[in-house]
Amino acid sequence: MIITRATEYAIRAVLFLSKHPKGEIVLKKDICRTQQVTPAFLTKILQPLIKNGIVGSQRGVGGGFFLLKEPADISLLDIVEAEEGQLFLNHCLVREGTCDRDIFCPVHGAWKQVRDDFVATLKKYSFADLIQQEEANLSDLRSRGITGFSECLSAGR
Amino acid sequence: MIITRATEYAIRAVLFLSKHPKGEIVLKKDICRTQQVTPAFLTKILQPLIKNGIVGSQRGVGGGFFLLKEPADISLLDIVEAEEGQLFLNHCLVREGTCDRDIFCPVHGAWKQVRDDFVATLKKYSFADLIQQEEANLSDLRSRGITGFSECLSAGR
DNA sequence: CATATCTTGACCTTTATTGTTGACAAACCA
DNA sequence: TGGTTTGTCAACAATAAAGGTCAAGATATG
Repeated sequence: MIITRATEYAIRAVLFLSKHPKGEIVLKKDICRTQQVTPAFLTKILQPLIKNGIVGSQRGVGGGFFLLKEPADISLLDIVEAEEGQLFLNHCLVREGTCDRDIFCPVHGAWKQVRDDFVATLKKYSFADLIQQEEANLSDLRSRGITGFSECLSAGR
Repeated sequence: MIITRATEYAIRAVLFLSKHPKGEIVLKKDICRTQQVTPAFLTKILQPLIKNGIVGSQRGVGGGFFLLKEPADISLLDIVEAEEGQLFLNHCLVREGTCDRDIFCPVHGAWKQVRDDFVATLKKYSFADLIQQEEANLSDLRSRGITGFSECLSAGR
């Protein structure tokens, strides 16, 4: 049980977009270079985020992608659910009546609780929090004289 | 992201074993019939539980499977980890140094937290709890006159 | 020794993941 | 207008993981 690469790349992409001023259009190329994703795959990955109103897109010269929400209003859960659909953890919870053991099985209730806790935890992490954490990480690294990852953080043009 | 059928069947099997007196040997056939798993697959699924010292086995006539621990001392986490290995949720956490973004990436820390919370939640559910919950479910169903699932609950010989 | 039962490893099928490709649509610019 | 830049979309392909099956072997009982 693991989150997919697609979800992980999507999180990276949104984190990158979050670090740009609101409404600023970011070129796909720049997302790819800094976040280590191929353009074709990133294209595919961004579509669910666009469908879910998290990311906007603009075609043509000067086109690209941008956030439609404030980083504080986007949670890890939003990205995970956009990419992977609603979380269930166990098959029995996918749809009422999927499992004929439902009426007596004590494990169903447990999974329901586990899932609800998990969802609540994911919802707690906003991209505003993540940006702040990244800044803290970087300031710590700089104070220890560690460098060499700047190409992962900005377009560098 | 979902738990596998193997894990789900393993949980069912342990729940079934938990309802038998300690040390009583249960025939594979009986687990299969009541828990709706094929014998070949159940065989495969039980192996990790045996390797992890949760279930014991006995060959020959009168052989079968039995619990090596008290239901109160077995948690959902024990079964999940026996079947699926340690939980990581994200590739970056599998091994220190797997991901070269580790040093600054703020998402790693978030996943670590999410995983720890998830693990803690799973650990809270023991099979003693689950049995108790099942009894509550059954007593509720009986009081409402609902029957017809007894073949799922015991060997019926 | 015959029978019942678990063990092990190899194998197979289906489904999901992780991409790639190519035709297309829209925006911009000269 | 027409070319260039960019995103969109559906189909395809390779690989990995899930979900099983099977047959030969080991062990216990009577």
